[in-house]
Amino acid sequence: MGESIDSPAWHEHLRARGYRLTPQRQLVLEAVTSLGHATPDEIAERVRATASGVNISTVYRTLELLEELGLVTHAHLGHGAPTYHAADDADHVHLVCRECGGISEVPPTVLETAVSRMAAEHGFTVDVGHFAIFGVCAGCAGRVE
Amino acid sequence: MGESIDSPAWHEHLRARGYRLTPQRQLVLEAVTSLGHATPDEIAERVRATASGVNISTVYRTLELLEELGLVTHAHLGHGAPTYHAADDADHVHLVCRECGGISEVPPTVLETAVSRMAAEHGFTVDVGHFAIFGVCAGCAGRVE
DNA sequence: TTGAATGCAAAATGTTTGCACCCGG
DNA sequence: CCGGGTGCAAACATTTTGCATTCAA
Repeated sequence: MGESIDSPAWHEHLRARGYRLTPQRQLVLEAVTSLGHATPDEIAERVRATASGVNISTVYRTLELLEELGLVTHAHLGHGAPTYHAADDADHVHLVCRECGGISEVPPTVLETAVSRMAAEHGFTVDVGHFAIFGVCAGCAGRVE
Repeated sequence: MGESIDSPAWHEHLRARGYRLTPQRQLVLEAVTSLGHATPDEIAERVRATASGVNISTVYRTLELLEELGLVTHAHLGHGAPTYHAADDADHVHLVCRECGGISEVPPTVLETAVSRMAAEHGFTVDVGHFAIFGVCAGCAGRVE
């Protein structure tokens, strides 16, 4: 997890920009960090386990802020809501199975060639962590064959 | 475009499954084919240019049906609504720029290596056409630098 | 004729916003 | 204290669903 959650590093970062440190913001960041990739709704639920009054709109606003601060990022894994995770998580690629909906993570190295080629051939800088790849996972492929 | 839109091929396909051929279904398919990748809303708007009464829920139901029949497919291009295109369109990869929101299409060949490796290393069969790649396009990268 | 398909309205999701009150600094 | 932050409710955007009516076969 790198820096521990109670590290004051981002507290200063917050204040430096004129923002305030609130319990809600700490709880949302903790929730994102401990849940891995989670939707705003799941994050809100987790936060409410500690502070039952926290509103969903506060969660949305806080996620936006934490993302602006570079503490969390989100990825689109398909149909539903986006999922958030701590920015200091190792970059990874999401494989989403269209059959079972399962999500697995693989290291970005499988895409090195594609990333270089898109840069060279199309001038496009790929954000590997932000994208999901759809297809059929090993388990479901076996079941269908 | 392959088979022309008025080809009876899919008409039989429809009836073979107990479905009916309606003006709405023909118009939705025409709209999807001529618009390229379009959202349900854009498709509805196009359809209404010919038949003003068509309801958005009919468009959703029809897209689901046409997808089940293998005539159209959809892709998730990020934040917003999914986009639909004719299934007989050549497979392509969508590059979505996080700065300007622009969408460009590149041939799936740039991903060959990644596709093979994911099959070999993870048993995962990639659906190249269904996935969008996020990043920064050449134009926006130049502007930022 | 007959049930599949449509239109309409309401519900279900997911996200954003206006505003009065609250509280961190 | 003061202005940013929160909770609440309402607005929004998108998609789904129940139901009476319509129409393709």
